Amino acid sequence: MLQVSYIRDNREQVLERLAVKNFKQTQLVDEIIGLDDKRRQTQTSLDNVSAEANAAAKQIGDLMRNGKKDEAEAIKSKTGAWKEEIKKLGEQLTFIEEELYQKLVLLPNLPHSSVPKGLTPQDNEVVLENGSKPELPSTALAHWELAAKYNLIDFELGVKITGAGFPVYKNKGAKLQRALINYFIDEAEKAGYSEVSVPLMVNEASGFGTSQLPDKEGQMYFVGLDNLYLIPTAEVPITNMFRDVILKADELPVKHCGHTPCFRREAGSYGAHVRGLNRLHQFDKVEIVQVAHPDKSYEILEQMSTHVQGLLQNLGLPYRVLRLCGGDMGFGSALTYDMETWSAAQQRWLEVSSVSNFETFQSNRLKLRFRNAEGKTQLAHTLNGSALALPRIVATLLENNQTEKGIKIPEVLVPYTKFEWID
RNA sequence: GGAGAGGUGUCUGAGUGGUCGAAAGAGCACGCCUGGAAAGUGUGUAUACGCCAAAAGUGUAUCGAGGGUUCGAAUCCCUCCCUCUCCGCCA
Repeated sequence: MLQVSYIRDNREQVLERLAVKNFKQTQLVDEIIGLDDKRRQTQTSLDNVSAEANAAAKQIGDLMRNGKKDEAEAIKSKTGAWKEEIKKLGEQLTFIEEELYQKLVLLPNLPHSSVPKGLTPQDNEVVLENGSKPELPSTALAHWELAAKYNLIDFELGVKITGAGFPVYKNKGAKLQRALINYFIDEAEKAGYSEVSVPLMVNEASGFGTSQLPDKEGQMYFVGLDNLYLIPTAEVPITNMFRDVILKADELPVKHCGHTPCFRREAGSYGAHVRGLNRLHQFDKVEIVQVAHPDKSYEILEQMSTHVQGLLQNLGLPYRVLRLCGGDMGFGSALTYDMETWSAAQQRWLEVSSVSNFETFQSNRLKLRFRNAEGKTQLAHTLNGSALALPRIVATLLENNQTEKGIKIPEVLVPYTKFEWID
């Protein structure tokens, strides 16, 4: 959520930035400024009447104590009008604030100046490409075929137990999952992220804090009996640890990592592109999260990107880094890098990580602040990234590393899997 | 799930209708003291919004949340949420 004061002071710039995100309802900006004017006027009136009423109440108290009952009664008779006025203005203020808020949450975050204009994934900017794409023989299999051949993943069994998009990992497939999770966590800890293990369900306030709500309500599983949402990413519980928190400046940056399953309804996704592990309703992911000083957040974003790239390099996966264009970015992000690995059997790029700087968009909702050099509270910046999401990594590993002998496990993983081949 | 107790500032904790944004203590910050530290001692120490060009200042709101009674609510009433204790159930 953008800060009204910022919108008010930077109207032109806000409009210009929203255009980069292809945001059409630009009239909202002026509506918000207008409502904020009304809000301030109303509050000033309300404050003034309240001040009068408070003063009178104090006076009545004094008079009563001194036995001047008649004078007290005289003042009392005047309070009725104030009370009415206070009630009326209070209701007005609440109404205006609600209206303002309803419009404010419709505005996406402003994209960073480096964000390319564009509408679709085709307009994303390829920042770099790294690693060589393996040349596979024409007999090469897609990961869902390999998963069946080596008895690693049972998609049908998942359908029986739960439904499509909830696979059962078996044998070395299950062990590979655990190996990747442990490897990713260990690497994150080496990079200074302290591990947390967090709830997989969150309340409404948390969903709102990281801006899944109200924006993406339909994308989350909802446990109606208890009013809880299954997390779509560990970003939600981890970032919400800092809701309503005021940090000391020297506590920044705060760095956390955590592994969780992630649950996504993925309503409206069908077809060949969702086959196998390409798109699931439940998957595992290691997330890295930072709360940063605003002056440092872009430097930190690069560090996070470098960290994710290091993982991909160590796993020997060809990858590229995209700077998402305005139209493809998330609602709350100011700048997002997507990392994609090259799936050699499918001959396409698969998104395995998304690293974003939210600037103050989340912290404004979370009321996540720090005390700056002047001793004043200031909104912190929040960042997060996948490091990494498992299924597409598994898909790429299986496909790219297939040989006649079997599937070769990358060296860095062997201490975790305790086997070198899937055969 | 049943019964009971309770939610006050960074923390502990006082406050049952006005002098309460809130005692006291702890913590923290700065100063004095000290060779240095501890002890001692002094001062300060919530957040948000508004007014003001801004600082200073000042107004308003906030004692779990929302509503009500009252000239006046942390304090009384109602609803909701949460926590704790006991019983039941249970990985």
